[in-house]
Amino acid sequence: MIKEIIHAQLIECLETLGISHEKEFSVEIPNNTEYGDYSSNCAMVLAKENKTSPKVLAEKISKALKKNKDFKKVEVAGPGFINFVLSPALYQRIFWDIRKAENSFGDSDFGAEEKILLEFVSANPTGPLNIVSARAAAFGDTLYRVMKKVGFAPVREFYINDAGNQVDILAESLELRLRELHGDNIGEFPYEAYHGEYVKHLAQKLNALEGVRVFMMTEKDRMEHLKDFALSEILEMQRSSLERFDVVFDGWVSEKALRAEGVVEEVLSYLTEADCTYEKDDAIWFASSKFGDDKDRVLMKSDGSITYFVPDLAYHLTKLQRGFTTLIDIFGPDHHGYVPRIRAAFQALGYDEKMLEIIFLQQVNIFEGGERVKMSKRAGKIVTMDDLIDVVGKDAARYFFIARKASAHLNFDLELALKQNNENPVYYCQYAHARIASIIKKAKKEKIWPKAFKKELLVKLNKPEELAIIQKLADLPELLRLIAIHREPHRLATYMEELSAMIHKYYARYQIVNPKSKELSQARLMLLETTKNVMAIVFDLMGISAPEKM
RNA sequence: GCCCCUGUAGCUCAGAGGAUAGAGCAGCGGUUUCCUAAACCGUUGGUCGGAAGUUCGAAUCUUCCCAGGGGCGCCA
Repeated sequence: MIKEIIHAQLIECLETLGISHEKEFSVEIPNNTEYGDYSSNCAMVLAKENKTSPKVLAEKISKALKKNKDFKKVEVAGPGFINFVLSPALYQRIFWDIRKAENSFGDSDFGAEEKILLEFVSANPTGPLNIVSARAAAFGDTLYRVMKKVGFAPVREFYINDAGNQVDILAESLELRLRELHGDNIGEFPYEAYHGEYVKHLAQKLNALEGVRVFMMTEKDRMEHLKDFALSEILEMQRSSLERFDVVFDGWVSEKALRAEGVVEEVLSYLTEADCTYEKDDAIWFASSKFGDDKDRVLMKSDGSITYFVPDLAYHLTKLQRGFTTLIDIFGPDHHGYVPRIRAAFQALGYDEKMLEIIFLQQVNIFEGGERVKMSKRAGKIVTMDDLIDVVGKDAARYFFIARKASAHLNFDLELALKQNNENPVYYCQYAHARIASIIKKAKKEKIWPKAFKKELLVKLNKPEELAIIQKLADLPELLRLIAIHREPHRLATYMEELSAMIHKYYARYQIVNPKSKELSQARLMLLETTKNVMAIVFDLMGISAPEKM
């Protein structure tokens, strides 16, 4: 919000001086405080089009701006930067606005209610959610929350692959475990089957419910029955893991249901009409290589069944039909080879492929005692999302996943996470919040907490640390917009760490609650109360709790 | 072989064209009659993987090379 103010002032100044400003210039917070609170490169950017040197132009602009009372100092430096030091009065005014906004601080109509579909997690319903899904859940949900805050109309969906042959294998695995319970010798458990303990638990549960009745059905009915049972149990398991993570989906879309609606045939006929399918080796192929894919892809296998691709494409088309103008898929790294074919299909069917955006979350490696744990769902060797929450807790887990940008590989040492829980940055940030809560409690006890804070107290907020905190707070609305546009929730974590550091330093340096100078105390309390509120807003976006006490 | 991601301090990572590259942790030395020491202060530590190019200016953009991880099924 401050950058916009300065930018607007600069434009006004350029207009009055009759300086041309075709090219875009920026207003930034310099990384070195010696260069002021804010800095603009406008003179360097505009020098060429005004046929003058950056320095001369900068001098001209800064001279005109010096009259402005919002700026305590305007200076030309280096190759032609214009550096600004803002007046405390401007900071105080801005602070009052932030304060008045309360929980709506950072809200905007920037997104213009654009309908955005966020698809994430979409794990196979064949086992508990793993750590990659946990990362996707944290990332997708936080992105959703930020988008919503800045005025988009996002929707969260989970696509359930409940119709493929993985599910058949799951049912077969369950049957084997059931027979085992009944004392059958099943021999060696097949390599392809699901080895996880959860399959045994499912077998026990089903056995307790239905006993031998399961085996009185025909083979075909039994497999359907086992499939339905396993699916609903596992989906429930996944849903409850996500709930523990505070991730709720607006929609769960079933592949099976889509197929039943006949969308598969529809998609096949669309592609055929677009003249980009052909038959070879008894299979039907999509000529995706015509649209930039490495090779053509099978749509219908020689046994008459269809591949994963067809219903998935159909699902994407339903998103468009439902009026979403941006489709964001958040995928694991193993899906990147899949992208060209779905983009190819968009092209083939005449849709704008720019509407489809795919974010890849890179893999999560689990280390235990310095050694990497190889994970495989089929072999039953996985570290689940629930394990992670059990060990490090929801807050730390979510923070850890959000704090890294999507494209970064993530190494997670379980032992270290356990050992270091006091040193984890999430505690640093939460502690800053708890400390403010503690100060407020003390102020109330000392009876210096007023019924309402008076605006006149603002002038007492003039210490460099205080103005810097206000500047940080004022940064948030722009940051949220950037996070939404660039899909970068990790910047929330950086922001939190910076703000928390400022609070800890401020806390250590100044006495806040001092009955001897009540007004000064109240001014500082006012600053801290608002900061606490802003921290709570950001914690909420991250899905992390804002503790009053630690 | 082709494709994707990564390479910044001892470790984990920020830094999306700006000035002297930052944080946390680890290391070293300090701080508590006072609002929580899960903190603060000071300090050590960097050829931003390498090379060339683009420009007033590059960790950031382009190309090539090197190294690590992952993906390349009529699986999903």
